[in-house]
Amino acid sequence: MPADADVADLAEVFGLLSGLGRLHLMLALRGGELCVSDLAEAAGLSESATSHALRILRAHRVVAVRRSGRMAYYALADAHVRSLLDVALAHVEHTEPVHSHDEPAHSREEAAHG
Amino acid sequence: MPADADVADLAEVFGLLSGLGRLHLMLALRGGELCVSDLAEAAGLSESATSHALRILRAHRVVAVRRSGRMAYYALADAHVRSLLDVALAHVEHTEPVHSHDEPAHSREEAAHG
DNA sequence: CCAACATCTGCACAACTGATCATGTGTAGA
DNA sequence: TCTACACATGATCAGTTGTGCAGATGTTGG
Repeated sequence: MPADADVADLAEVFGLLSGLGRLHLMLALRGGELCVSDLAEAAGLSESATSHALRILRAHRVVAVRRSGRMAYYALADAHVRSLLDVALAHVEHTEPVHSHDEPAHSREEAAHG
Repeated sequence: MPADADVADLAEVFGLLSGLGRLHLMLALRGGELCVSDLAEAAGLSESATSHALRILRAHRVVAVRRSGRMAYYALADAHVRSLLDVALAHVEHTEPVHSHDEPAHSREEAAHG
């Protein structure tokens, strides 16, 4: 069992990636750096939402920003996050999705054992 | 850019792991299967909270349950989740944590350029 | 200086989340 | 059957989250 602080940190990273908007943003950044409006378009978000999301991601240092004039180019900050995304993504692509977020009724196959 | 459904699925998996309680539960399960009350103790949760959390985890098939009498033994369902946990955990342990979830004031060093 | 542009920020609100309390379901033992 | 036990579930309520709107900041060009 890892240190408690690490667990908390880990939970926060997962939390960042659990937002559909933020996740889309991060995924888009796998291809290289992008400016805010391109990011917004790629993620299907408004520029406002994008900027808000980027603020969070920035605060947690999972993205890095490069300024050039009035543009802001964002990129994945860590190889960490990238591999995390890649590993996770590889898995969901090989996994039968569970779009029913609830169990049918019983998971007891024995229900009809007779 | 992966399929939209995969992204949504991915976000949900991350969401599962973003709860401190659920994450503790999952982490505890890395060592092997445990019953609900042991799990509750390991994660520092009430049994009710544990059961609720387990319900969610079960619904997403990230844990598997084995019944024996009135006991329920839980274990990680997929090698997927295990490696995801391991990868992520390895990273946070090698990463300088960012416990200040907000930026100081400005990230613009030029602010005082004269 | 002034206008246009790209991005950032604060506020208010609806939607979601997680924990607790009380209760229900199923099993073990007398 | 009845009690004790281990776990599951539903309702509820407070705290958190994400989004749009409006306004602010800093940059480019004339």
